[in-house]
Amino acid sequence: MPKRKNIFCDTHVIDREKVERISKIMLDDSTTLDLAEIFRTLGDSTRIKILFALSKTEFCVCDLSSLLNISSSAISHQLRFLRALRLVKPAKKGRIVHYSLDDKHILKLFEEGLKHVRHK
Amino acid sequence: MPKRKNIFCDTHVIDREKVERISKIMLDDSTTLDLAEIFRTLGDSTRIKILFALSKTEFCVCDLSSLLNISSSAISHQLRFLRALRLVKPAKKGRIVHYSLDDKHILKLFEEGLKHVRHK
DNA sequence: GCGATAAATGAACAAATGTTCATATATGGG
DNA sequence: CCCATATATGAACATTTGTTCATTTATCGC
Repeated sequence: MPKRKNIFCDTHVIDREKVERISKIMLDDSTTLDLAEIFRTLGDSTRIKILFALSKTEFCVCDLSSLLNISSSAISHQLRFLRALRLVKPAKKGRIVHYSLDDKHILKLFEEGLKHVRHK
Repeated sequence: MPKRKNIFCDTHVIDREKVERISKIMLDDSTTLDLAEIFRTLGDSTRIKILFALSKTEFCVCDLSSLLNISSSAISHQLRFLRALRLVKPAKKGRIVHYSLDDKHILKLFEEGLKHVRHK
């Protein structure tokens, strides 16, 4: 018997009118990617904990490492990540770098997420 | 010269009082994991587009496949994922399965995310 | 029942992601 | 100046994640 790929649905449409209507109001790729990026950033336990801690008060790498029980190297890498997205900002004081939230707006997302988690 | 690991910060604390204070109000692991899971779910372009489309009207796999230009198999896998998290629900009508949002609350998160993306 | 097709799924594969380890850089104290 | 140490970083590695492909299941029309 001949092997056949499941290509029907990829070329067929059930409700063409609907597909075309929604197609016109779909999120554009750029917005979608930006959205995915910000959500993906919050989709990691370590980063969530870092952001939560920084929402309370500023922290240096060392103390975050101690607070979260994660190597300072790992913390540093994640902070680099968060810095690139301008979610946190560093303030150097001697050898110690104090990190704080750069974008308070992220907390709104956080709160909504918490509501969601607690509500289900 | 002897190789030495960077273990200082992992055992040392700069501001012990602060670490202990925040430690008491830290998110617990379970909540953190739940949060990470929901954000990670939204951290994928395909799933974002599926959820956005379903926020407008219900869709079958076939039409989603056509709308997003993604194989029906990929759509099906993602829907399975979203179903497991109770974000979407299926309604079978003959051979066709119509999916719709199961958790409207997720839209709040969505909106906050959009605000964030557009505001920066 | 049989053939067509919408949807689901397991397995293989590919790509992205996060951690660890070793090392480098920078700064303050002696 | 050294030396200790707070932070940063590159590379290797392991894990997770998402897609594709082949196949299966379920349902409709004949």
